[in-house]
Amino acid sequence: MGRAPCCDRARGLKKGPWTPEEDKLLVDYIQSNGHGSWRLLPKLAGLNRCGKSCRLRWTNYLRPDIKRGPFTAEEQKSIVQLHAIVGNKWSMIAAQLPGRTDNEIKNYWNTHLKKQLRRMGLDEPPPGPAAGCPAARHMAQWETARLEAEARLSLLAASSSYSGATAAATTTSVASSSSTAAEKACNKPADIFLRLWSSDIGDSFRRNRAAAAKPAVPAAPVKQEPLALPGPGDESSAASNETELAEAALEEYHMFLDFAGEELGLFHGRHGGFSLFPPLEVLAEASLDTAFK
DNA sequence: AAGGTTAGCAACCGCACATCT
DNA sequence: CAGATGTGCGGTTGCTAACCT
Repeated sequence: MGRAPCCDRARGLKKGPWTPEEDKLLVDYIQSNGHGSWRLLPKLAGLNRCGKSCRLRWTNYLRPDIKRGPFTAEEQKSIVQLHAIVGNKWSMIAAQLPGRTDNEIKNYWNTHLKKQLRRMGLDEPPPGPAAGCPAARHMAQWETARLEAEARLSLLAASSSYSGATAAATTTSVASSSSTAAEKACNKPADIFLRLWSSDIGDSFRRNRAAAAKPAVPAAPVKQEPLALPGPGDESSAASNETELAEAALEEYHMFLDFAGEELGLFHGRHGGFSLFPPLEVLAEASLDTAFK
């Protein structure tokens, strides 16, 4: 279906850098009227720009909640970690970094972090046969698997401490419907995983995993069944399911730890202090105690 | 001092998806 | 249901300042 380009050159709309006067017009208009339809906004605000340009200027530069200044070490770490999980989903990454825009993060990645990682031998291999180092992807896979494991523990902890829990019945609805339990779990050491699991990052991971499960390739070394917590209509079987689930999860988690121990040990050694996640020993102690009393 | 190169970033472009009619 | 329209997103471009020769 064809459609006229938003920024039609023939209409003589202005392009390029914004002037302070244009900024003021845009800010004043949005602050008093909201942006409404971006297409109509330029005309209403007295700007000779296309709506798309206005939206971009507002969301990336003029929005009052935008955080300016250099990225902190914490933000850098988060970007690297999140990028390892979701890839170039800049908007998802930005959603985890309050005050930062996707464009800003994208630029920062392309101009700073990419180079840093390349220097560390952690970036995607350069074009060419058998070139480069697989460590980064390998690490991302394991960090991702670990993220899921911790999220499962957090969810189990939350559901078992929430009497009459009405947690989600499927993995895809965990995020929205287990918020009460999630809130209760937020004082627990592993709550960061629950928050991540409940965010777009978790969604993205679940989708990727579902996609990866489709090919006829044999299953991954560590079996990762979808997490199925009891739903609202399953109360009769909820108790037994919960026990089975806890046992299965514990067993699986031990398998995971056994299998992953060496790999993760290598990663931690290689990238010393690089991980967003607490060390496994700490998690195993804190989360297992809470979840499987 | 001048010209060339590089780095950083704002802005644009085009595609994909969501929503509306 | 199909087409039109609006919006968001990721990739890319182009400008500018800093740095180098």
